[in-house]
Amino acid sequence: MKSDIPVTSLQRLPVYLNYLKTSGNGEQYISSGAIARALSLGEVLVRKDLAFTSAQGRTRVGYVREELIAALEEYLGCNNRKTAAIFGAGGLGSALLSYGGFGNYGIDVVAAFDNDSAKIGGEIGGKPVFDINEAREKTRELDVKLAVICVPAKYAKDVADVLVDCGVRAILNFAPVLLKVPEGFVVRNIDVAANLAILSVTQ
Amino acid sequence: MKSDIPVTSLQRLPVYLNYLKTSGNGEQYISSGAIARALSLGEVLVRKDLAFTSAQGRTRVGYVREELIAALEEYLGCNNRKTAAIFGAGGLGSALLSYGGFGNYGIDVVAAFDNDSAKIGGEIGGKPVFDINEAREKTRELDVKLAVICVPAKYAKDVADVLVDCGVRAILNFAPVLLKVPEGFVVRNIDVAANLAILSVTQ
DNA sequence: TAGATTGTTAATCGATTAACAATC
DNA sequence: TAGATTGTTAATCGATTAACAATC
Repeated sequence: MKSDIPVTSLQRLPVYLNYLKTSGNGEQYISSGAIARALSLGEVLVRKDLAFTSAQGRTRVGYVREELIAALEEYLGCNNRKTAAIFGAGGLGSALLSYGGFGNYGIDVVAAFDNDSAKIGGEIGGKPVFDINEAREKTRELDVKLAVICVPAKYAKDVADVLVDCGVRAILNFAPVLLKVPEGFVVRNIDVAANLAILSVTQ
Repeated sequence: MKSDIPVTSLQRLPVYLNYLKTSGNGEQYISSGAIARALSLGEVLVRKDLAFTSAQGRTRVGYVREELIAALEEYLGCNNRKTAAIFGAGGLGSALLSYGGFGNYGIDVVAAFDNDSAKIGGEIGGKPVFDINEAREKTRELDVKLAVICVPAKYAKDVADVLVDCGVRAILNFAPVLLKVPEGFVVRNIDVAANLAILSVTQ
């Protein structure tokens, strides 16, 4: 079911959700056309995307805003809580430990892992920093389902191996390195510098 | 010329570059097939992508590694220095101010802007933090061509307006907000929480 | 020469857009 | 009813893959 959705569509769902949550002023309904105009997309595309969720539009009026928000949240799993951990408690890792935005998607960032003894045992953003060598034990204990890799490039592969060993199957990787993981594991890469470079080529 | 490249291809170029720079062990040549296998891509796709750069393969042997790296760097503009500024000197902004990876793409992060008087006038990662109200003057002075928005969602629109006013035409936006900018401006969005949510839906 | 590789042209596949029937 | 909107089916567009000639 959820595997049938194109990645491109899936990537737009959070955009719709953000838009719906930050607009509307008490309007009860919203049409695909209105969403499309606001986000500069085609309106058929919007309807097709929304059709992957349980949302049902009403002819003549559009979608009930609240229902649509609920359908998107349900589809994106915002209601079933999931636990995430940050690997690498440097600048980026620390920032993510203090970032409040994950909660909207039902994600609880519960801990960080690092190899720096100055950081291990401490807290950042109110979250404990554990020794990376304890990853196996702690991720199991905390039921960590998602990992964010924020270590320098040269350590990223090792961390990925640890994650595979821990059975943490979903990995968001900020290191500019291609990670090889077994079947059943998923990696998404965010290379901030490359994104900025692409931008400067485009412009 | 550069506008002819599909975004999908453009996005893969930094991946090729990273791979080439971190592999090879003194090998002089590399074939599209070898790159394709390493990155799990089709080999024709790799050749097509590389053809957008000035790289020229040699039949029987592949590409000269050094030439290919140079062609990618040239295409991605790694050799002409560009100046970037960070807007929002919070956790994420501070992390980016200290991050060394931009240099690979010819990007110099030279300053941050914020509205917090406790931060203004100080330095983070050796880079000065200026008052956002001085953005117009300072971006001109420093010849800032790229901006990274790291402020909380509610301020992102205002910052984008400032950037438009400053004529900073390329914007990387970490706030989960859709920014409207005039023709000729480019925005790329990175919503970290949404990326993590997508990952958890996929898996 | 035979074989490996590039680069290009044609075919396929998937995503987006257009057309349109259904509905309230 | 007329008009606005959804949801679906068909057409288009663009990106990826397959086929293959050229080459060293």
